[in-house]
Amino acid sequence: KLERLPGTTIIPLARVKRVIKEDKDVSLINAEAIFCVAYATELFMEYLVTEGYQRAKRDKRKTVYYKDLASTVTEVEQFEFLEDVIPPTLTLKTAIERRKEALENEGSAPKKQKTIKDTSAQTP
Amino acid sequence: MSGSANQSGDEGDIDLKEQDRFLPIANVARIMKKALPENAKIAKDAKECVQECVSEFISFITSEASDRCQQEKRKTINGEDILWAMQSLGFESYAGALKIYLTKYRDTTKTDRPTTAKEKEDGPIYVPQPSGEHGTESYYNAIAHQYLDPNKN
Amino acid sequence: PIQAADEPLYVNAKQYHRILKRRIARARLEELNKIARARKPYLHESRHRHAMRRPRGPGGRFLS
DNA sequence: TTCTGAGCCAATCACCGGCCTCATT
DNA sequence: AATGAGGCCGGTGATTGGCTCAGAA
Repeated sequence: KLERLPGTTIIPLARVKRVIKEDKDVSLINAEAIFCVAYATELFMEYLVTEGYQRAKRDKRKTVYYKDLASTVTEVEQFEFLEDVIPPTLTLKTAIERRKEALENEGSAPKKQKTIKDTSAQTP
Repeated sequence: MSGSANQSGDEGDIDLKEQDRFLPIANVARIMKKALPENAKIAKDAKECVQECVSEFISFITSEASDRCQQEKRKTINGEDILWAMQSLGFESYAGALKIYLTKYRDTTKTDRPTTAKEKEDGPIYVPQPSGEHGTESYYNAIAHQYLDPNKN
Repeated sequence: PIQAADEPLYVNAKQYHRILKRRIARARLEELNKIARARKPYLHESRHRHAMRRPRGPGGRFLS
Protein backbone atom coordinates (compact mmCIF):
# COMPACT_ATOMS: atom_id res chain seq x y z
CA LYS A 1 0.00 0.00 0.00
CA LEU A 2 1.19 3.42 -0.91
CA GLU A 3 1.90 5.80 1.90
CA ARG A 4 3.03 9.36 1.71
CA LEU A 5 6.59 9.91 0.61
CA PRO A 6 8.44 12.67 2.42
CA GLY A 7 8.39 15.88 0.44
CA THR A 8 5.20 14.91 -1.33
CA THR A 9 1.52 15.48 -0.74
CA ILE A 10 -1.54 13.26 -1.00
CA ILE A 11 -3.51 15.91 -2.85
CA PRO A 12 -2.18 16.54 -6.36
CA LEU A 13 -0.28 19.81 -6.58
CA ALA A 14 -1.69 20.52 -10.03
CA ARG A 15 -5.21 20.62 -8.60
CA VAL A 16 -4.15 22.89 -5.76
CA LYS A 17 -2.63 25.24 -8.30
CA ARG A 18 -5.83 25.34 -10.34
CA VAL A 19 -7.86 26.23 -7.26
CA ILE A 20 -5.36 28.97 -6.41
CA LYS A 21 -5.52 30.32 -9.94
CA GLU A 22 -9.25 30.83 -9.71
CA ASP A 23 -8.30 34.02 -7.93
CA LYS A 24 -7.57 36.53 -10.64
CA ASP A 25 -5.33 38.55 -8.32
CA VAL A 26 -2.84 35.71 -8.32
CA SER A 27 -0.68 35.70 -11.42
CA LEU A 28 2.66 34.24 -10.38
CA ILE A 29 3.21 31.62 -7.72
CA ASN A 30 6.19 29.34 -7.28
CA ALA A 31 6.22 25.61 -6.67
CA GLU A 32 7.28 25.93 -3.06
CA ALA A 33 4.26 28.07 -2.25
CA ILE A 34 1.95 25.57 -3.91
CA PHE A 35 3.48 22.81 -1.86
CA CYS A 36 3.00 24.84 1.34
CA VAL A 37 -0.65 25.41 0.53
CA ALA A 38 -1.15 21.74 -0.32
CA TYR A 39 0.38 20.45 2.87
CA ALA A 40 -1.34 23.05 5.03
CA THR A 41 -4.58 21.98 3.39
CA GLU A 42 -4.01 18.41 4.47
CA LEU A 43 -3.37 19.51 8.05
CA PHE A 44 -6.48 21.64 7.90
CA MET A 45 -8.57 18.69 6.72
CA GLU A 46 -7.27 16.45 9.48
CA TYR A 47 -8.07 19.00 12.14
CA LEU A 48 -11.54 19.75 10.82
CA VAL A 49 -12.56 16.10 10.59
CA THR A 50 -11.00 15.28 13.94
CA GLU A 51 -13.05 18.00 15.61
CA GLY A 52 -16.11 16.79 13.74
CA TYR A 53 -15.58 13.30 15.05
CA GLN A 54 -15.60 14.60 18.62
CA ARG A 55 -19.12 15.87 17.98
CA ALA A 56 -20.16 12.53 16.52
CA LYS A 57 -18.75 10.77 19.57
CA ARG A 58 -20.69 13.04 21.91
CA ASP A 59 -23.85 11.89 20.15
CA LYS A 60 -22.63 8.29 20.43
CA ARG A 61 -22.21 7.93 16.69
CA LYS A 62 -19.43 6.29 14.72
CA THR A 63 -20.27 8.15 11.54
CA VAL A 64 -19.18 11.72 10.96
CA TYR A 65 -21.97 13.73 9.39
CA TYR A 66 -22.19 17.06 7.70
CA LYS A 67 -23.81 18.52 10.81
CA ASP A 68 -20.78 17.57 12.90
CA LEU A 69 -18.55 19.61 10.63
CA ALA A 70 -21.05 22.45 10.58
CA SER A 71 -21.15 22.71 14.34
CA THR A 72 -17.38 22.46 14.46
CA VAL A 73 -17.16 25.47 12.19
CA THR A 74 -19.35 27.52 14.49
CA GLU A 75 -17.47 26.48 17.61
CA VAL A 76 -13.81 26.57 16.65
CA GLU A 77 -12.43 30.02 16.03
CA GLN A 78 -9.98 28.83 13.42
CA PHE A 79 -12.85 27.77 11.19
CA GLU A 80 -14.84 30.96 11.36
CA PHE A 81 -13.97 31.83 7.78
CA LEU A 82 -16.02 28.84 6.66
CA GLU A 83 -19.32 30.06 8.05
CA ASP A 84 -20.23 31.58 4.71
CA VAL A 85 -19.60 28.45 2.69
CA ILE A 86 -20.72 25.71 5.06
CA PRO A 87 -24.50 25.95 4.84
CA PRO A 88 -25.09 26.06 1.10
CA THR A 89 -25.95 22.40 0.63
CA LEU A 90 -28.98 22.45 2.90
CA THR A 91 -29.87 25.95 3.82
CA LEU A 92 -32.99 26.23 5.86
CA LYS A 93 -33.84 22.77 7.03
CA THR A 94 -30.51 22.15 8.71
CA ALA A 95 -30.47 25.57 10.24
CA ILE A 96 -33.71 24.78 12.00
CA GLU A 97 -32.51 21.34 12.99
CA ARG A 98 -29.31 22.71 14.39
CA ARG A 99 -31.20 25.36 16.28
CA LYS A 100 -33.36 22.68 17.81
CA GLU A 101 -30.40 20.50 18.71
CA ALA A 102 -28.53 23.41 20.16
CA LEU A 103 -31.44 24.20 22.42
CA GLU A 104 -31.65 20.58 23.52
CA ASN A 105 -27.99 20.39 24.34
CA GLU A 106 -27.93 23.69 26.10
CA GLY A 107 -29.58 22.38 29.23
CA SER A 108 -27.54 19.22 29.60
CA ALA A 109 -24.04 19.69 28.33
CA PRO A 110 -22.34 23.02 28.69
CA LYS A 111 -19.86 23.18 25.86
CA LYS A 112 -17.56 25.79 24.60
CA GLN A 113 -19.61 28.86 24.08
CA LYS A 114 -18.41 31.35 21.57
CA THR A 115 -17.63 34.67 23.12
CA ILE A 116 -19.89 37.11 21.47
CA LYS A 117 -17.74 40.12 21.20
CA ASP A 118 -19.77 43.20 20.62
CA THR A 119 -19.99 45.05 17.37
CA SER A 120 -16.67 46.76 17.59
CA ALA A 121 -15.49 45.90 14.14
CA GLN A 122 -18.70 46.01 12.16
CA THR A 123 -18.13 48.36 9.31
CA PRO A 124 -20.40 47.98 6.30
CA MET B 1 -34.17 16.54 -22.21
CA SER B 2 -31.32 14.58 -23.58
CA GLY B 3 -28.47 16.22 -25.36
CA SER B 4 -27.61 18.99 -23.00
CA ALA B 5 -25.26 17.91 -20.25
CA ASN B 6 -26.30 20.85 -18.15
CA GLN B 7 -28.97 20.71 -15.51
CA SER B 8 -32.34 21.95 -16.57
CA GLY B 9 -33.45 25.23 -15.16
CA ASP B 10 -32.70 28.89 -15.57
CA GLU B 11 -29.02 28.44 -16.04
CA GLY B 12 -28.04 29.56 -19.46
CA ASP B 13 -24.42 30.11 -18.51
CA ILE B 14 -20.89 28.86 -18.48
CA ASP B 15 -20.40 27.17 -15.17
CA LEU B 16 -17.01 26.25 -13.81
CA LYS B 17 -16.43 22.52 -13.72
CA GLU B 18 -16.58 20.62 -10.50
CA GLN B 19 -13.24 18.97 -11.06
CA ASP B 20 -11.64 22.38 -11.51
CA ARG B 21 -12.98 23.94 -8.34
CA PHE B 22 -12.47 21.01 -5.98
CA LEU B 23 -9.77 18.56 -5.10
CA PRO B 24 -10.42 14.92 -5.99
CA ILE B 25 -12.97 13.44 -3.61
CA ALA B 26 -11.02 10.21 -3.16
CA ASN B 27 -7.92 12.06 -1.95
CA VAL B 28 -10.00 14.15 0.41
CA ALA B 29 -11.70 11.03 1.77
CA ARG B 30 -8.34 9.32 2.28
CA ILE B 31 -6.96 12.18 4.34
CA MET B 32 -10.15 12.34 6.39
CA LYS B 33 -10.05 8.62 7.04
CA LYS B 34 -6.42 8.80 8.10
CA ALA B 35 -7.33 11.29 10.82
CA LEU B 36 -10.08 9.08 12.22
CA PRO B 37 -10.14 5.87 14.27
CA GLU B 38 -10.19 2.64 12.33
CA ASN B 39 -13.85 1.88 12.98
CA ALA B 40 -15.14 5.35 12.21
CA LYS B 41 -17.20 6.11 9.14
CA ILE B 42 -17.72 9.23 7.06
CA ALA B 43 -20.99 10.30 5.47
CA LYS B 44 -21.00 11.28 1.83
CA ASP B 45 -22.27 14.73 2.75
CA ALA B 46 -19.33 15.17 5.11
CA LYS B 47 -16.82 14.29 2.39
CA GLU B 48 -18.34 16.77 -0.03
CA CYS B 49 -18.49 19.37 2.71
CA VAL B 50 -14.79 19.04 3.46
CA GLN B 51 -14.06 19.11 -0.24
CA GLU B 52 -15.73 22.50 -0.50
CA CYS B 53 -14.24 23.83 2.72
CA VAL B 54 -10.81 22.95 1.46
CA SER B 55 -11.25 25.03 -1.66
CA GLU B 56 -12.20 28.00 0.47
CA PHE B 57 -9.25 27.38 2.76
CA ILE B 58 -6.88 27.46 -0.19
CA SER B 59 -8.37 30.67 -1.55
CA PHE B 60 -8.46 32.20 1.91
CA ILE B 61 -4.76 31.62 2.55
CA THR B 62 -3.70 32.52 -0.96
CA SER B 63 -5.68 35.74 -0.95
CA GLU B 64 -3.91 36.89 2.19
CA ALA B 65 -0.52 35.93 0.79
CA SER B 66 -1.27 37.65 -2.49
CA ASP B 67 -2.14 40.94 -0.84
CA ARG B 68 0.99 40.89 1.25
CA CYS B 69 2.99 40.15 -1.87
CA GLN B 70 1.63 43.15 -3.71
CA GLN B 71 2.22 45.26 -0.65
CA GLU B 72 5.88 44.25 -0.75
CA LYS B 73 5.97 44.93 -4.49
CA ARG B 74 6.83 41.39 -5.43
CA LYS B 75 5.12 39.50 -8.21
CA THR B 76 5.67 35.89 -7.24
CA ILE B 77 4.07 34.33 -4.20
CA ASN B 78 6.59 32.12 -2.41
CA GLY B 79 6.56 29.67 0.46
CA GLU B 80 7.39 32.30 2.99
CA ASP B 81 4.39 34.33 1.95
CA ILE B 82 2.16 31.34 2.61
CA LEU B 83 3.74 30.75 6.00
CA TRP B 84 3.20 34.40 6.85
CA ALA B 85 -0.40 34.28 5.67
CA MET B 86 -1.14 31.28 7.87
CA GLN B 87 0.32 33.06 10.86
CA SER B 88 -1.66 36.14 10.00
CA LEU B 89 -4.97 34.29 9.76
CA GLY B 90 -4.66 32.22 12.89
CA PHE B 91 -3.26 28.97 11.54
CA GLU B 92 0.11 29.39 13.20
CA SER B 93 -0.26 25.99 14.80
CA TYR B 94 0.29 24.40 11.38
CA ALA B 95 3.51 26.25 10.80
CA GLY B 96 5.75 23.96 12.80
CA ALA B 97 4.83 20.83 10.90
CA LEU B 98 4.85 22.72 7.63
CA LYS B 99 8.34 24.10 8.09
CA ILE B 100 9.73 20.69 8.80
CA TYR B 101 8.01 19.17 5.83
CA LEU B 102 9.01 22.05 3.58
CA THR B 103 12.64 21.20 4.22
CA LYS B 104 11.97 17.71 2.95
CA TYR B 105 10.27 19.14 -0.10
CA ARG B 106 13.29 21.28 -0.88
CA ASP B 107 15.56 18.28 -0.68
CA THR B 108 13.36 16.45 -3.13
CA THR B 109 13.12 19.32 -5.56
CA LYS B 110 16.51 20.96 -5.54
CA THR B 111 19.24 19.74 -7.85
CA ASP B 112 19.85 16.43 -6.22
CA ARG B 113 21.63 18.23 -3.41
CA PRO B 114 20.25 18.22 0.11
CA THR B 115 19.51 21.58 1.60
CA THR B 116 22.72 23.46 2.04
CA ALA B 117 23.64 24.82 5.42
CA LYS B 118 23.41 28.33 4.09
CA GLU B 119 19.89 27.74 2.78
CA LYS B 120 18.82 26.55 6.19
CA GLU B 121 20.42 29.36 8.10
CA ASP B 122 19.72 32.21 5.76
CA GLY B 123 16.94 30.11 4.52
CA PRO B 124 14.02 32.09 4.74
CA ILE B 125 11.44 30.31 6.71
CA TYR B 126 9.05 32.55 8.53
CA VAL B 127 9.58 32.33 12.28
CA PRO B 128 6.55 33.21 14.32
CA GLN B 129 6.66 34.42 17.87
CA PRO B 130 7.27 31.68 20.39
CA SER B 131 3.88 32.01 22.01
CA GLY B 132 1.80 28.91 21.44
CA GLU B 133 -1.72 29.80 20.53
CA HIS B 134 -3.64 26.58 20.79
CA GLY B 135 -2.65 23.37 22.41
CA THR B 136 -2.65 21.90 18.96
CA GLU B 137 0.79 23.00 17.91
CA SER B 138 2.51 20.07 19.49
CA TYR B 139 -0.09 17.87 17.90
CA TYR B 140 0.87 19.02 14.44
CA ASN B 141 4.54 18.72 15.22
CA ALA B 142 3.85 15.15 16.15
CA ILE B 143 2.14 14.65 12.83
CA ALA B 144 5.13 16.08 11.07
CA HIS B 145 7.41 13.58 12.70
CA GLN B 146 5.02 10.82 11.83
CA TYR B 147 5.21 11.79 8.17
CA LEU B 148 8.94 12.18 8.19
CA ASP B 149 10.40 8.89 7.20
CA PRO B 150 12.70 7.24 9.69
CA ASN B 151 15.32 6.64 7.05
CA LYS B 152 16.95 9.87 6.12
CA ASN B 153 18.64 10.60 2.85
CA PRO C 1 -41.30 32.69 9.75
CA ILE C 2 -37.65 32.75 8.92
CA GLN C 3 -35.27 34.86 10.83
CA ALA C 4 -32.61 36.69 8.93
CA ALA C 5 -30.42 33.61 8.70
CA ASP C 6 -27.95 33.10 11.50
CA GLU C 7 -26.51 36.55 10.94
CA PRO C 8 -22.94 35.50 11.58
CA LEU C 9 -21.31 37.66 14.15
CA TYR C 10 -17.63 37.68 13.46
CA VAL C 11 -15.36 37.60 16.42
CA ASN C 12 -12.10 36.45 14.90
CA ALA C 13 -10.14 39.63 14.43
CA LYS C 14 -7.39 37.92 12.46
CA GLN C 15 -9.77 36.56 9.86
CA TYR C 16 -12.44 39.22 9.77
CA HIS C 17 -11.03 41.41 7.05
CA ARG C 18 -10.03 38.53 4.83
CA ILE C 19 -13.47 36.98 5.22
CA LEU C 20 -15.04 40.12 3.84
CA LYS C 21 -12.60 40.25 0.95
CA ARG C 22 -13.24 36.64 0.12
CA ARG C 23 -16.98 37.23 0.22
CA ILE C 24 -16.60 39.93 -2.39
CA ALA C 25 -14.32 37.79 -4.51
CA ARG C 26 -16.80 34.90 -4.39
CA ALA C 27 -19.67 37.18 -5.32
CA ARG C 28 -17.75 38.45 -8.34
CA LEU C 29 -16.77 34.97 -9.41
CA GLU C 30 -20.33 33.85 -8.95
CA GLU C 31 -21.88 36.43 -11.21
CA LEU C 32 -19.13 36.00 -13.74
CA ASN C 33 -19.11 32.22 -13.96
CA LYS C 34 -22.36 31.16 -12.41
CA ILE C 35 -20.98 28.40 -10.25
CA ALA C 36 -23.00 25.22 -10.42
CA ARG C 37 -25.13 24.82 -7.33
CA ALA C 38 -26.05 21.16 -7.53
CA ARG C 39 -23.59 18.34 -7.87
CA LYS C 40 -23.70 16.06 -10.85
CA PRO C 41 -24.36 12.40 -10.15
CA TYR C 42 -21.05 11.63 -11.85
CA LEU C 43 -18.22 13.62 -13.41
CA HIS C 44 -17.39 11.69 -16.58
CA GLU C 45 -19.75 9.94 -18.92
CA SER C 46 -17.04 7.53 -20.08
CA ARG C 47 -16.19 6.44 -16.53
CA HIS C 48 -19.84 6.04 -15.71
CA ARG C 49 -20.31 3.69 -18.67
CA HIS C 50 -17.17 1.84 -17.74
CA ALA C 51 -18.43 1.24 -14.22
CA MET C 52 -21.80 0.06 -15.49
CA ARG C 53 -20.28 -2.47 -17.86
CA ARG C 54 -17.80 -3.95 -15.45
CA PRO C 55 -18.31 -7.45 -14.16
CA ARG C 56 -19.64 -7.59 -10.63
CA GLY C 57 -19.74 -10.18 -7.96
CA PRO C 58 -23.02 -11.28 -6.35
CA GLY C 59 -22.46 -8.66 -3.66
CA GLY C 60 -22.33 -5.87 -6.20
CA ARG C 61 -18.57 -5.55 -5.94
CA PHE C 62 -16.28 -5.09 -8.91
CA LEU C 63 -14.05 -7.97 -9.84
CA SER C 64 -11.53 -8.93 -12.48
C1' DT D 1 -37.08 -2.59 16.61
C1' DT D 2 -36.99 -0.74 11.27
C1' DC D 3 -34.52 0.60 7.26
C1' DT D 4 -31.13 4.10 5.45
C1' DG D 5 -26.79 4.70 3.33
C1' DA D 6 -21.37 3.95 3.60
C1' DG D 7 -17.94 0.63 2.57
C1' DC D 8 -16.43 -2.65 -0.48
C1' DC D 9 -14.26 -4.19 -4.94
C1' DA D 10 -10.66 -2.80 -9.25
C1' DA D 11 -10.45 -1.33 -14.85
C1' DT D 12 -10.42 2.09 -17.69
C1' DC D 13 -8.98 6.99 -19.13
C1' DA D 14 -8.71 11.92 -17.57
C1' DC D 15 -5.18 13.98 -15.42
C1' DC D 16 -0.88 14.51 -12.70
C1' DG D 17 4.04 15.15 -12.64
C1' DG D 18 8.16 15.65 -15.36
C1' DC D 19 9.92 17.28 -19.15
C1' DC D 20 10.51 21.06 -22.75
C1' DT D 21 10.63 26.02 -24.65
C1' DC D 22 9.96 30.83 -24.06
C1' DA D 23 9.02 35.10 -21.17
C1' DT D 24 9.94 37.64 -17.23
C1' DT D 25 12.69 39.38 -13.50
C1' DA E 1 21.13 33.42 -14.61
C1' DA E 2 17.21 31.87 -12.37
C1' DT E 3 12.68 30.73 -12.37
C1' DG E 4 7.53 30.53 -13.65
C1' DA E 5 3.82 29.91 -17.22
C1' DG E 6 2.12 27.01 -20.65
C1' DG E 7 2.23 22.92 -23.66
C1' DC E 8 3.17 18.19 -24.63
C1' DC E 9 3.57 13.30 -23.36
C1' DG E 10 3.28 8.79 -20.98
C1' DG E 11 2.22 6.41 -16.96
C1' DT E 12 -1.28 5.89 -13.47
C1' DG E 13 -4.52 6.21 -9.70
C1' DA E 14 -9.35 8.60 -9.23
C1' DT E 15 -13.63 7.59 -10.64
C1' DT E 16 -17.47 4.61 -10.25
C1' DG E 17 -22.28 1.70 -8.88
C1' DG E 18 -24.98 -2.63 -6.79
C1' DC E 19 -25.45 -5.10 -2.86
C1' DT E 20 -24.83 -5.92 2.26
C1' DC E 21 -25.21 -5.10 6.88
C1' DA E 22 -23.32 -1.47 10.31
C1' DG E 23 -25.53 1.48 12.66
C1' DA E 24 -28.61 5.71 12.68
C1' DA E 25 -33.39 6.39 13.87
